[in-house]
Amino acid sequence: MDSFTIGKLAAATETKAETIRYYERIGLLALPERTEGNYRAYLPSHLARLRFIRRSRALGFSLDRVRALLRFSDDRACSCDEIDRIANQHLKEVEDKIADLKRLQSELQDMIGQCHRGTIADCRIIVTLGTSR
Amino acid sequence: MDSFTIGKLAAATETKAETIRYYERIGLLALPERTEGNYRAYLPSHLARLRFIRRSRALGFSLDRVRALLRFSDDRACSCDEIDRIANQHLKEVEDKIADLKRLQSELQDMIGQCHRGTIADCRIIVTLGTSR
DNA sequence: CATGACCCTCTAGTAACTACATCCTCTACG
DNA sequence: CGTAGAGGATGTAGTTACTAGAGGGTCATG
Repeated sequence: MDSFTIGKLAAATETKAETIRYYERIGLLALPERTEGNYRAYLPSHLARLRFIRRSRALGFSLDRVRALLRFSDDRACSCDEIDRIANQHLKEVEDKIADLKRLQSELQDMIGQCHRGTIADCRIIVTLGTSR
Repeated sequence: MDSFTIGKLAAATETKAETIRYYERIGLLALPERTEGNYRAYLPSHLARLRFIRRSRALGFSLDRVRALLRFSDDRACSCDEIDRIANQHLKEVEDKIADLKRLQSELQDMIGQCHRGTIADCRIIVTLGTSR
């Protein structure tokens, strides 16, 4: 057998065993065969699949998106437009998030810059937070 | 009475009534008096508190942090060092997150840039996602 | 044969809400 | 005055992507 336990798969992909079982439960990772002792017996195909999932997650794709990517990636003759679309949409969301956070950053910097380390009574941070908009 | 219903408070702060009840449940917003008909009767002090909470949330502070900010902000004689510390820590986290997302952004751009709109079989995005690291 | 490392299942917890379902209260109109 | 509809009350469950723990079974090693 070239099959391996969940612990080996976990180590090979830097994923916790519980997470792997979770992926299986939600139908993201195929059910592996079981040994006589009821241990999951994974094959190289599972490893490849899990790598794909983890790499996608590391790039910030949601599990739903990963599911879509996997669905398309299995259809090897089909054009990769859809894959490209999903990736670009994700990229756009990442860029929007960056813009959001930058706005936040400058608001925080402004707020903090006004604090002169006095007492709470005249702390500009508190005042700013209490002000609407 | 200058008290108002949850609906008015919700409208004044652009918060859903359910969210306000949630804040009450977790002890972030003081329990208001009740009318004869068991409706919550809010006072201006509740409005000020909720504004503070919402503004802090809009700036990305976690509810736990908001709780801490509120605790310090009530102690008006105390120095605002702690407030400053919390705000700076949050700012740092925001900046770290921005850096993370920028790394993600460029990885996604690289990946997408390699796609030449062929079939899945030779789609670079799929290949990249399947590669560890 | 016993110990410890590993595996199994199932349940519940995390953050910060949001959405129901079901019931109650209040206001306004005819 | 009766009723319709808006709005409020409570309680439970769902969301995302795991993670932790309880209570047990299996396997390899000395």
